[in-house]
Amino acid sequence: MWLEPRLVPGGNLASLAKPFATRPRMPRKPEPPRDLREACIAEALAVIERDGVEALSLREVARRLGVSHQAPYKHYPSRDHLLAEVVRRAFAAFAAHLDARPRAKDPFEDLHAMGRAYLDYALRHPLQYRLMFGTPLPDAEAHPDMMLDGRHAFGLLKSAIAALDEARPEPARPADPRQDALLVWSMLHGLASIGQCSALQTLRLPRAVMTAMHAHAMARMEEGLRAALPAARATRGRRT
Amino acid sequence: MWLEPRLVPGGNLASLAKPFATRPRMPRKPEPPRDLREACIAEALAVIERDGVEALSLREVARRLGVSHQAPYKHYPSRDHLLAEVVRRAFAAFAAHLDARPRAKDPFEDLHAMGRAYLDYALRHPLQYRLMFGTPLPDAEAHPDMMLDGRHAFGLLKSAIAALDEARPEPARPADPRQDALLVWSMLHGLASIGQCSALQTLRLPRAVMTAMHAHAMARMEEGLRAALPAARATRGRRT
DNA sequence: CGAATTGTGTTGACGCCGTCAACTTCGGTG
DNA sequence: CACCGAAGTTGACGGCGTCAACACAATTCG
Repeated sequence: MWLEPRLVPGGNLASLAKPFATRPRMPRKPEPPRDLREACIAEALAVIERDGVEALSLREVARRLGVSHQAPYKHYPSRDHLLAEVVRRAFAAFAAHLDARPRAKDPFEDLHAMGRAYLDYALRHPLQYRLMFGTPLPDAEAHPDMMLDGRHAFGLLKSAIAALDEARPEPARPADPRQDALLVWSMLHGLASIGQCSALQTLRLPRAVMTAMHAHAMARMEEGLRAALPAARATRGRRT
Repeated sequence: MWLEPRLVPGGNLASLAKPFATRPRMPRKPEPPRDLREACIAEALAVIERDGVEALSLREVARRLGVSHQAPYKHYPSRDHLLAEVVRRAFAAFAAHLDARPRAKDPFEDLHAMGRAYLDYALRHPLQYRLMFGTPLPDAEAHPDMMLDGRHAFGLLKSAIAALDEARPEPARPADPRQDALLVWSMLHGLASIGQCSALQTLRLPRAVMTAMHAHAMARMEEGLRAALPAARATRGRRT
């Protein structure tokens, strides 16, 4: 079960696995070595797309690739390491998609662009999105690289919120941008999930409600962000 | 694979399972008949709590209960049927929790109570919440009973939103309550997920941001719901 | 040049799992 | 009493992750 990640001989940690061995003479193998490695990822995505994450198995990947059931094991110490790499790339693509959104000078407009980019990615890559946010991921502690670009994506959102706060005329209430960023992300994630989450798919809402949802939600959220926030009303009725 | 849910012999529906058979002479076995059946559910929860959903197996449940590996199979046709029953009960408890919230006359206050009840359940029963919304569920089509109380829960939220719309002074914009209900649910789900989702746990935000998040989000959302919604601004900048 | 090493892939085995099939046990019914 | 059906048992099958040992290339070094 690989409970001691320090000893993992594989993947991106290969250089760390043997800090004492023959390091400086890394052999020049530009593509051959990552051939099967790349093919595994493509096939893993195909398997996940066809049968879901839980159906992903190294044996199935190996079978599709026509190699022995242990060949992928030479590149990924375990099934979770392969999955973690797939997830890592999904986060990277997601962050890149957010980063490539059409920039706008108006901070509110930019936030809208961010929201559209977010939901656009979720809509166009439901497999990857569900992989990132909708399925139990390999332990993040054991796969630290997996979430690097995830944090970057959140950083983009946080920056957009911060720019919005900065441009606001009255800086009376500083309002930690991370808080609003979390809020916006929560809403966006909820919106994106609703279209996919098996729990909510059964609500059988009319199509029109779903299609108008994104614009409606962004508008509501903008109202919430624009509004001044009387502290008295904000905490009214709290219990604990 | 039990594609005909009509035949599911399950749980509290046992009395419905045999509408034509020897009903009046139900043998007096108050506990023995549902003994193993109930015990399976308890053990399934224990397994899930200890090792996660993916670790749930009928064999493990049977082993813990000291019966043969096929004994649970007599009560649940497959692992998914057992899991679906666990999920069904989680939704039932969730809906009951929302329904038992302290009622308030002011619709906004009631919506706040709903939000608190929602997040309170997610906080106090993270296992069940993650089970309902955070993990791939058994196919809802194959297990129609699973989501009944889930729909009921959404109905409660929708009613709260509808009451809010009704009490609003200016009924200029009807605003399908289902849309706002979805929006509020999205945000609540996002908030609840953030504390659990493995993807977001790695953001390492300070504790204060998380604790103040709920009140902050509800206040922002209330602002958004209170605000009039100029259609021009709502759709400004849309692309498609 | 030959030996050692490392990377890559193969085969075989183990125990886990879900599932199907056949068997036993036993309480209740006709 | 013979019968039946529900509950539980045992045994087997294939698939899976994983460990261990082996085969074979290329590379590096003495």
